[in-house]
Amino acid sequence: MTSPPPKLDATELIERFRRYVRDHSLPLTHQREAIASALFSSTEHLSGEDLEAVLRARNLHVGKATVYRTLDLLVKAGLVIEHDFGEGFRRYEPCSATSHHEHLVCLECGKVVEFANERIERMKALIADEHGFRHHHHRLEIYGVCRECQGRAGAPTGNQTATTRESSR
Amino acid sequence: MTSPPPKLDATELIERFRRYVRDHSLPLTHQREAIASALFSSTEHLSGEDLEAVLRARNLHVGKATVYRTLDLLVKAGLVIEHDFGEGFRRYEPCSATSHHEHLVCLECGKVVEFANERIERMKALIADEHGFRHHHHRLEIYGVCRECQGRAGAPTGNQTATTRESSR
DNA sequence: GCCGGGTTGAAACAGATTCTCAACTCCGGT
DNA sequence: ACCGGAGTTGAGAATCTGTTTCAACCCGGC
Repeated sequence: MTSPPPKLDATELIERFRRYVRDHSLPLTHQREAIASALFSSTEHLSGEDLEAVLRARNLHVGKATVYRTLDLLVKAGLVIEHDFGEGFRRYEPCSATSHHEHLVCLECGKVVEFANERIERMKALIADEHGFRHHHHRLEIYGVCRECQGRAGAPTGNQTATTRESSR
Repeated sequence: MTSPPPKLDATELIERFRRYVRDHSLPLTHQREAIASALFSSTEHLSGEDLEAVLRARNLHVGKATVYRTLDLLVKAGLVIEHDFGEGFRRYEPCSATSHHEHLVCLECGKVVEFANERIERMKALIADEHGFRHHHHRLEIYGVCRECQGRAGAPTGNQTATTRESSR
């Protein structure tokens, strides 16, 4: 019913990106390669700002405008999925090989766990139908507290997974 | 399987708000009453900006800071639900009498249709459990094109329901 | 190597929301 | 009704994510 979703590996994704860029006769710049490979080699759900930080840590200076432009390009190319967990900014995730999946988000530590569920998937199509909607996409997130955080009760630890920022919004 | 969700009426909600404010020994200001009643008497999913506009139309000058502060208060009081449909801003909805419901959002005209589904509800609790999460809340939105907009194909009409702004984000 | 269109980056801008802080209002006690 | 003080208000500044601008620059075909 619920299965662990394996990812395409980074090199495969980079390859596809190169192909996409070439096939659309767009220049393959250093910046684009750097951004794509940084994102592809991460297992987190990175925000634009996170990505900038990763690149900076690798001593690559890339303007944020370029980061966001490249993210849009990667989304358009279908190699990256854009998420909005209601934090006031968006996160990006390398496109996985598995079909659509949903997210469990821990309210304490920010951890994100992925899951897929056929039945819910089918139900959504059904419900859209019922109301005369042509289903385009959807969004399902479950917010709660993960096992680890339930352990160390209430104690608010700022132990964020992908971002340091307190998502207060 | 899917039922139309009736709302608590505005006067009932206002009453509860007065009680909440009193019970927390907070002052009941004109601004708070105005904001609450404006939101409660609306059937739309209003944004902060929408709400400001409604108040302005009633010749009530309320600063935006106060609007947002009061919205937070109403959310904390459990009388209003906050939504983020990924438009780059939040919308607020008077708390309905019915149990939790989800949203169908039209990508063309912005219309929002509510629906409830017991089965999905149960499934979510189950999935959270399965992954060791203590379920807190969740969020399910289905995006698509409503029947009316399917009629006038492709033609992008800026026919927004609650907001004029093109939600481009 | 040259050329030209697409790309880049710094900085300005945009839109939603929050913060600052002095002036003001509510409300319980008198 | 009047006082006092805690809490609230509002104008504007600040913040935060993301986009736009535009001159300088790079990629890739010739």
